[in-house]
Amino acid sequence: MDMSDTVKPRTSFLIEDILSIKDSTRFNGKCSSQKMERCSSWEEEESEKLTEKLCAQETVSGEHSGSLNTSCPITPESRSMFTTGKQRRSRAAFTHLQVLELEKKFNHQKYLSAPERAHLANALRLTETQVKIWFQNRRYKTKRKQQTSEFSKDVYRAEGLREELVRSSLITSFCKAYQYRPYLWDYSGPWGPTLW
DNA sequence: CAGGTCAAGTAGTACT
DNA sequence: AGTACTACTTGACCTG
Repeated sequence: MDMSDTVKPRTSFLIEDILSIKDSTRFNGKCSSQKMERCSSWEEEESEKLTEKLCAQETVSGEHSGSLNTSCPITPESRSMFTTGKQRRSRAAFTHLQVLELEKKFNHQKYLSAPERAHLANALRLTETQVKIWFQNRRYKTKRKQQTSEFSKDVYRAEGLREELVRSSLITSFCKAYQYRPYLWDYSGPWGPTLW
């Protein structure tokens, strides 16, 4: 049993999200309502401190000086969201590297044990929950993709069969109707005789 | 702006 | 009781 979710302070999803802003322009610095409920005041403080630190670092280094205003999550709106508790749902975008490593792992194995998950989460600076959810979604996505491809194959087969039936019945009736009027056939088409 | 993508939310189930 | 799972939904964001 993995008790990490309940034992570990749940700051990490915020911190990881904030940490990923350097690579992600999609991050909006917001936190889901359910997750926010679990945030203690200490966690809010810590995440806010960290966010401010990161923003300060970026300002000093000038690394993102051009885009700082847009990429820094500390906006009046987001700041109020850290404090009011009425947050809009977040959609954390993982970095390319994180996704790459997750995909690599997923290709190797579809299910992770708790230690493996913890190790991967640690390596990718994600929470175990994020890794778990990613694998859940990935498995479901794979399954759905497989189902739709099988379905389309079936449809294709059915279509082919139906077309075959339609064509044969059409040809039969057509031949019956036009067996004495061959001039209605057009032999110039690439697939043989067609009716025009 | 509609539609797609995807992380996260929810409900139900199985297992220990 | 608590956890992880699947199946599906939601909501933010991206793209043509």
